[in-house]
Parts: sequence; structure tokens; C-alpha cells
Amino acid sequence: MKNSRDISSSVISRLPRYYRFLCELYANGTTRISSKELAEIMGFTASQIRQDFNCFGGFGQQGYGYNIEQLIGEFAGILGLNELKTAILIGAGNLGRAVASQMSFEDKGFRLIGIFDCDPLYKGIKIREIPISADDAIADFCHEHHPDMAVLCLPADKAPEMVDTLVELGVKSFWNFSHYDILRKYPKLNVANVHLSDSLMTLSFIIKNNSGEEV
Amino acid sequence: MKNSRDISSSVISRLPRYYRFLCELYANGTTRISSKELAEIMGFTASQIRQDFNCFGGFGQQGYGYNIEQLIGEFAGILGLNELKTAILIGAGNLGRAVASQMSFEDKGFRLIGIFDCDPLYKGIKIREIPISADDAIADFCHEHHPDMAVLCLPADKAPEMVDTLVELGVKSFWNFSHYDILRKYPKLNVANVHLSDSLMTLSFIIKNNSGEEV
DNA sequence: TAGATTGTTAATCGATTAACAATC
DNA sequence: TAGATTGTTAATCGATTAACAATC
Repeated sequence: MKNSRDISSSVISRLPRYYRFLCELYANGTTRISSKELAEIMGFTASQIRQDFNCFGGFGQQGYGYNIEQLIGEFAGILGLNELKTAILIGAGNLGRAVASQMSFEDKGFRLIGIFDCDPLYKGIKIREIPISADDAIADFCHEHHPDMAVLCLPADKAPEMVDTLVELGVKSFWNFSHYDILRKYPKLNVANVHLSDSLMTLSFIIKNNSGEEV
Repeated sequence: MKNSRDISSSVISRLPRYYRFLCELYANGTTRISSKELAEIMGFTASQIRQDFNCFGGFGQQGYGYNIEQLIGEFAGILGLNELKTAILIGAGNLGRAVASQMSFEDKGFRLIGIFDCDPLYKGIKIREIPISADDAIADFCHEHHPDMAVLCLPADKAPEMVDTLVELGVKSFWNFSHYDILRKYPKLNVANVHLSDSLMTLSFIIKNNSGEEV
């Protein structure tokens, strides 16, 4: 078992995937699984799965495999899903409203407690019981509720100023849908970026380089 | 210069990022750049940038660096951004409508030509001039327009059947926002997955393992 | 006990970084 | 020409895979 700081980013990137597949197996009634079986399902090697799991502890039993219910509990703990962090969402455009209304924050370690938009058009509209407020209410809200995380669903040009403001107000973590590179200015913040256009361009590349192949 | 099939996934994952930064530099009026300067801006090493670029050809000039306008052209070609593929979007819920209305498909190598939803509630509503149609119109539409790609914005439980239908209708590429694992059943299709909840769980992990650190 | 499967060490493979001759 | 910077080869580093003793 390693110190959590020593977990490589390759391993980290696989953790949510493990959690997702294990939950799915459990929902289907499977109670135990070997690294070999899980490898087949997930498209990994059994070796890799055992290596990955053993970064966090010896969850298995020789000759038996892994207990899925236990594994799910371990991974939830590793990912911090049980310690709900409070989150606010900035930018209630199409994307912001989609995220606010469809993402089940509670299952992923967060609780959404506020939604803000610079456009007063949205003011007062509720999403999941949470009223949308104007941007000028952010400071007071943060002073009162000290949100841990902010979901950034605003255009890249408005992001820098907003991040400055939020950092000033004590927000240390960002789920960033904008194209503003937060870590360049604030390398110590906790950031997960979602670059939808990068993903779409990657698909364009894959298509370009696979055409002519059989399906 | 390598055969495009030999490009490693590590390099591929960096291509959209290069394109994005180069466009930004160009928009700011920069016309040339050395691998060293670009490395500082992007947080890579100069070595890696030169290695990456040389997978595709020698775009630079000794003693001078790289011409940004030329590089952007090369990358657009590499990514296939100029050969517009036709796309349809399935699922006009919050997320689907957000993607349909906000993503600039044309800049990323695609042209959105149809939107479909199983719920007739949306029928006739237009997003960017494209009317939302009911699911039962998909077959006729595909027979007529032969879309290259489908954006899947529907729940995981409805995805398998929809993918079967679309594959049958000749769609070979998917931008997949659902949690259905398309490649397990169809390993030869072109797929880019967007797992928003994986990203959010990763952020939860990062926060859990960074708390106590200075910002 | 015998069979199965883990946890862990060793071997391999691939990606990143460093170095430097080529050359603009 | 001298300085700068590439393209490319070699060295290093890290991640993945294989192997196997430990043990349930």
C-alpha cells in the first residue's frame, strides 16, 4: 500500500472506471470476482488490476478473488465519495443548466448548494430546488456558506476574472468546463478540466485515420 | 514522420491541446514560436513537443522555430478538421440541447444535420435551424442523408438498442455521452467517450488527497 | 489436501527526457 | 560567420505485463 500522494496519474485515471464497473456488477447481483474475470470485462490485464488495487491495500483473498460489495466500499472511500463537498455552479446557460439538473452530485462526493449567472434573465428560476442568483450575490453567498468547489460553465473570456474572485473568496477546487487554464496561474488548486471540444476533435482524428477499415 | 496508425495514444491525446494553444497564440498576434517557448506556455518539455511534431513531419526550421500559421494548418489537416463529417444528435434533453446549441461543430470537423428525441414533447422545436424530430424518423433520415457520426446524449439503458439501430443504418462513429460501453460490442467503431461523472469523481479524489496543502 | 487466485517481485515495454550533430 | 533551434538518436524513467511464491 502506497502513500496516496504516490499514486500515479495513470492509476488515478482508472479509479472512477473501476468504481463504475464494480457498481454495475453489483447491481446485476454479482458478489465476487477475480482479477482475471474483471480484466476480461474491463479490457485490462489481470496483472494491472491487481497492481492498481494494491496501491490502496490488499482487498482480495487468495484462491477466492475480491468481494464486490467490499471493493465498492473501499473505492468510495478512496475517491472520497462519502465526504460531501459543497459546490456552487457558475453560468446557467444551456450547459450549466444541463449539468445542474442532470448530474447526480451526491453520488460523486458533492452537494450543489448554489447556482449563479451574470444574466439576470435567469434570476429566481429554480433547478432542483436551487434558485439561480445573479453574479453579484456570489460574494455574500461564499461568506456565508464557504463552498468547497465551483463548477465553471462560463465562457473562457469571463473565466479568469471569476476564478480570481472565487479564489479570493476561499474556493480551492474547480470543475472547469471553460477553456481557461486555471492551473497555470494557480498551480496548487484542485482542478478537473472537461474539454468537450478536445474530445470532439479527437473523434475527428480517429475517424480520419480509421477510414477504410472494416467494422 | 510516422504512419498515422503508429501514433501512440499519448501523442493523440495531446493533439487537440496543441491546436488550441496554437490558435490562441495566433489570435494574439504571435507568428513564430520555438519549442522552448511553447513548452513553457503549455507545461510540456521542449523535447516532447519536437518529438510529437515530428511524428507528422518536420514543420520547423533550425535556428528559427515554427511558423504558427503553418502549424495550425498542419494540425487542422492532421485532425481532419477541414473534411466536415455529418452528424446527428440523439437525445434532446438538457445535455443534448446544450451540446446542440453551444458546440461549434464546424470548427471541429463536423456538421450537425439532425436532432432526435424519443419524447414527442420536443418535436418541431428548432435548435440552430435544425428541427428536433421523433426517434421513429431516424431510419428514414439515415437512409436519405447517411450521417457519418452520432452524438449520443441519452440514458445508458436506452443506448444499446439505439447503437444497434444506428450501426445497422450505417453510422460508424459515435461521440458518446452515455455510459454504455460501445467498443465492447463493436470494437471497430470510431468512438470518443465523455464521462462527466468520471471527471467529477476524479476531482473528488484530488480534493481528498490534497487537503491540508497550501494554495 | 488440491486448486485457485492473490500480492509482489522481476522483466519488458513504451514514453519521456537529454544530448547533440545538422543546418537555417 | 555565429547563434539559435531543429530533427533525431541515445539514455532514462515509469508503467505495464509476466512470473511465482504465499496462502486461502
